Amino acid sequence: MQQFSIGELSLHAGVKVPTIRYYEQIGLLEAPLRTQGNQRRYGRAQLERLRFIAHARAMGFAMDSLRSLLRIAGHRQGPCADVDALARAHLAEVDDRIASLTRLRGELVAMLSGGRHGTVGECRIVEVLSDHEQCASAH
Amino acid sequence: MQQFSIGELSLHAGVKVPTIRYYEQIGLLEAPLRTQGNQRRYGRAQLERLRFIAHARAMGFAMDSLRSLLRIAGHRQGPCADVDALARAHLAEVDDRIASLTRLRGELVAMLSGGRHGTVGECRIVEVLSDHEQCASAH
DNA sequence: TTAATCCCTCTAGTCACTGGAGGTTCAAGG
DNA sequence: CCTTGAACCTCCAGTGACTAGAGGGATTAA
Repeated sequence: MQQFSIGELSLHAGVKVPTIRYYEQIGLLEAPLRTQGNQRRYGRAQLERLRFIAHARAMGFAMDSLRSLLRIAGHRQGPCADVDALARAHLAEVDDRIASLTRLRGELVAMLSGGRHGTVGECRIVEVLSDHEQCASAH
Repeated sequence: MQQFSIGELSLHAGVKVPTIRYYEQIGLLEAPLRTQGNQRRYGRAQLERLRFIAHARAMGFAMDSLRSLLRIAGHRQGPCADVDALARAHLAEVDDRIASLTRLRGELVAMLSGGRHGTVGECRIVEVLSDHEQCASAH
């Protein structure tokens, strides 16, 4: 069973060492085993969890969403009603994000293909991102 | 030509009043006109810009990405090479996000439909979000 | 014109990190 | 074994992006 020092974990997960300690401090990551000399040693599972956190954060999920996603992910054994509701809420959030991003994507593509040389149509990136009506969830 | 007080702007854009002042302070929003009594008055264009900012932030774009998106959006008159490159970079970022979110969506759907009562398959939400290989851009 | 509401600036607090000081532990080479 | 340099430890202070509050002035509806 593989063991990682905090530096190795940092490398493998792409998360800075102080950030790992911070996550431990706020309870996002469980406190790992320690060596005789008080240094942290992590296993595979904790690496996965940290990657999960890093990736979710990079995608813009709030810390709260993250905690509940982790809760969902923890319930691999058949969701209770509680977890089910969480999953539903996240599905809605995810759908909104995908819709927004897809529209933005369309605009970027149009910009790149359409307006390349001199003459241009309207760039609607601003409208795409500023039109709040098209955004199902409040924020 | 319509004028908004900072409070009205806040309502229409869904951004808190102190946040608007903060955005002005850091130069994301240009300083608006003032009344005789020194109160801020905004126009349509600034409302659009603020909505843009709010929406982009809600979707998890970093402040830096945001500034450059604004730069792109500003160049509605035929992109120079510079802006073109920015747009390309954002397209890549947007594509990555869409891909990640789509996979996460699939997992959430599978959880909700598949594992509802008792017997369950594996929940792979963690794997979906923790698999860094499938993420084209570094973060 | 006066009262309620909104706005002003300034300062301080929060959250999620990020970095540094000062000291300890680990592991590879001699 | 023993050393030595990189990596680790704790603690504390700083940053970015807000957020809230105090103390006081402006606007507007009655």
